[in-house]
Amino acid sequence: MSVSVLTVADRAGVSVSTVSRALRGVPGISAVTRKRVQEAADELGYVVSPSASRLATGRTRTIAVVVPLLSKWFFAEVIAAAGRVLSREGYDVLLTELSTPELRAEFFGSPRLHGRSDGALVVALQLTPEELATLGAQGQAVALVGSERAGASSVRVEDRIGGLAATRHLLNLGHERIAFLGIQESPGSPLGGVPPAERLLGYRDALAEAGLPADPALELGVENTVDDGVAAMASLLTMADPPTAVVAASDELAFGALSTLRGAGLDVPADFSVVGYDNHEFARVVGLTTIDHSVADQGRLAAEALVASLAGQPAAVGRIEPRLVVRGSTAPPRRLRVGS
Amino acid sequence: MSVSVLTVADRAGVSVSTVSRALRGVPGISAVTRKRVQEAADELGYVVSPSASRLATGRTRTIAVVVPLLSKWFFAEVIAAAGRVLSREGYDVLLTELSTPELRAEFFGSPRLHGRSDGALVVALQLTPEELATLGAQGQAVALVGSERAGASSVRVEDRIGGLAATRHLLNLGHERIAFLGIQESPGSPLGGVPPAERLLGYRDALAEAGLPADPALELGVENTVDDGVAAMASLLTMADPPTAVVAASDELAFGALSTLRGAGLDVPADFSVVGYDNHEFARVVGLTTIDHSVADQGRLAAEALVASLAGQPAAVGRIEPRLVVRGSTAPPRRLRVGS
DNA sequence: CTGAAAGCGCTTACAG
DNA sequence: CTGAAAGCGCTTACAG
Repeated sequence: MSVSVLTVADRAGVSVSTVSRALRGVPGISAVTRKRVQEAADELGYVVSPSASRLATGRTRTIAVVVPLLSKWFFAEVIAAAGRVLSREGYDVLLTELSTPELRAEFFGSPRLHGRSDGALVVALQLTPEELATLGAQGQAVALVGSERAGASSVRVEDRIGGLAATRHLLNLGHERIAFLGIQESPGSPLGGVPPAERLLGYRDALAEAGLPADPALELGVENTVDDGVAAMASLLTMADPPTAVVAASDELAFGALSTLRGAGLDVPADFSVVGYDNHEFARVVGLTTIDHSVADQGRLAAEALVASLAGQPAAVGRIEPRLVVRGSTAPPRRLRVGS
Repeated sequence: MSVSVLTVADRAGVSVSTVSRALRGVPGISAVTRKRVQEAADELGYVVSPSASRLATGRTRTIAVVVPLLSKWFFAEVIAAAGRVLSREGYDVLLTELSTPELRAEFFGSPRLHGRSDGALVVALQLTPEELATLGAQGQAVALVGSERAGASSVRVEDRIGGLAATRHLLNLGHERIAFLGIQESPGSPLGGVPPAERLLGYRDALAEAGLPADPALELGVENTVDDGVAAMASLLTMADPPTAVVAASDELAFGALSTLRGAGLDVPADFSVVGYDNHEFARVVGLTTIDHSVADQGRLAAEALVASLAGQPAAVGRIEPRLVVRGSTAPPRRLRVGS
């Protein structure tokens, strides 16, 4: 039925060892033999059995990509970019979505990757030391996107610089009351753990730099959804002394904020300025000024680091410098323009 | 090093055959033996080797999910839903993105799934007979989302009904010049093949039903991106006798249309009505009236059909009936309200 | 440069 | 209900 190394060997008139070596391109095979084997394999339509090969070598040439949520643009984008390099390098991609605390507990509670993958590319999850150890115990090389851990490769996004750049931009335009719309996932959220507060720190840095006081009332923390952005912006507008601009920690939050502002009859950027964070595919069409942090590159770099570490290289950490993308959602505050 | 069935067998004082049977829960093992084996396995932290098991059984318990593009909401949503049922059923998910014609040709040009998966869940790709045959030759069960083929399971979305419902809604509001913004992928697009024109047919049905002539000038076909929606809407507005409403074949196109309308200083829905198609996660926040076609259900049903057919059931086709979701982007045409 | 043989870790008729 | 043995299809020291 299925053609195996033996079939090819018979046809080529060599041993199975030679077939195996010839087909994998290992050195130490005469060119003529190699050619003969290759031809026999082609004629028979032979294709190696992954299971057998994996069993014999102990390596799977598969990478598990672990994400909290598939349906968010950010994750899909990271996976896509990572997948492209992995498949180019000959790795299969095993997809795992850990969308609930239960799934997460289950996943890390048993050696679910054992024998299934050689490495895990973990996106956004803030792994506990135990979770990381579990991965190691299963013989997985690890690469992280959105967090850093000793012993694992990772790609580090300089979010503090991003937060700084976003806020400085507003400051330069003349804004003095600037709110920060941060991400604060609830314990039950798939993201779990503590999300990086660096964007907030960058925001504070910029304020301090400008000699402006940090007003805690202007620092909000909500879940990373458009809906929460809507609600948070609404609450900002009801303040006695409302801000004239907001730095959102994600574009989704910014989209929500824009929606609220429009609904309130306010003009963006004439009445209110908004800066997002992500450079989401929809940011351009909405004209959102935002911070680009090379989402696809994050996936690409993590995948490359993982491949390298499976090739024996030491764990590496890539760096990404966010940059401001100015579009139409930011302008000087009305007060200034009126006065001019 | 690694604990195998043999280790467990020794510890439990039984043979490896018994270990194998006990652990897999096959009948014909005494309860007491089963318990003893289970305990031994637990104590040793034994976990079966997938490669060995796959090699021995010839089944991989893996499903390949094949999509044209990962980073579009629709695909991510389908994958997520499919993945949830697959992983619940004990299947691994092998992810394959065929984002270019080259990748597609390569994928179908060689038995890339051979021995890697038991089935393929193919999303949106319009498979040629050869491509479908290639999958079959690799022993893959097939389930399709967004197309139908003899011998394969599929989930059929009644898009003609969706197109009809969208257009009727506008007709009922009093619109008489309604444009259709359709999807027409270029040959180089990852979607390839001919996309279903059913939404357009439904649009025409509704017009005919209302005794309105179909005006070819009002039927546009562009690529399914926000940008193309922007451009198409702009061209509609420059017509000598412009429409008062548009049915877009996707929410992304609708988003683009909304953006153009807003940019032109037109009020939606006062000056112009827009109906989308998808019920994209952002449709609600933008207040877009649209057609919901249960995107997650499409993934879920396809996965269930695939699992069933791997369990020996015949290929099945699921059906999804799209339904109108009325939000704020549609209203009677201005002419009517002015006149009243 | 090539081959014979052991081994990877399971599953499954076949016997009993 | 349980076990001995063959087989799944590769890879890789070990010899030559």
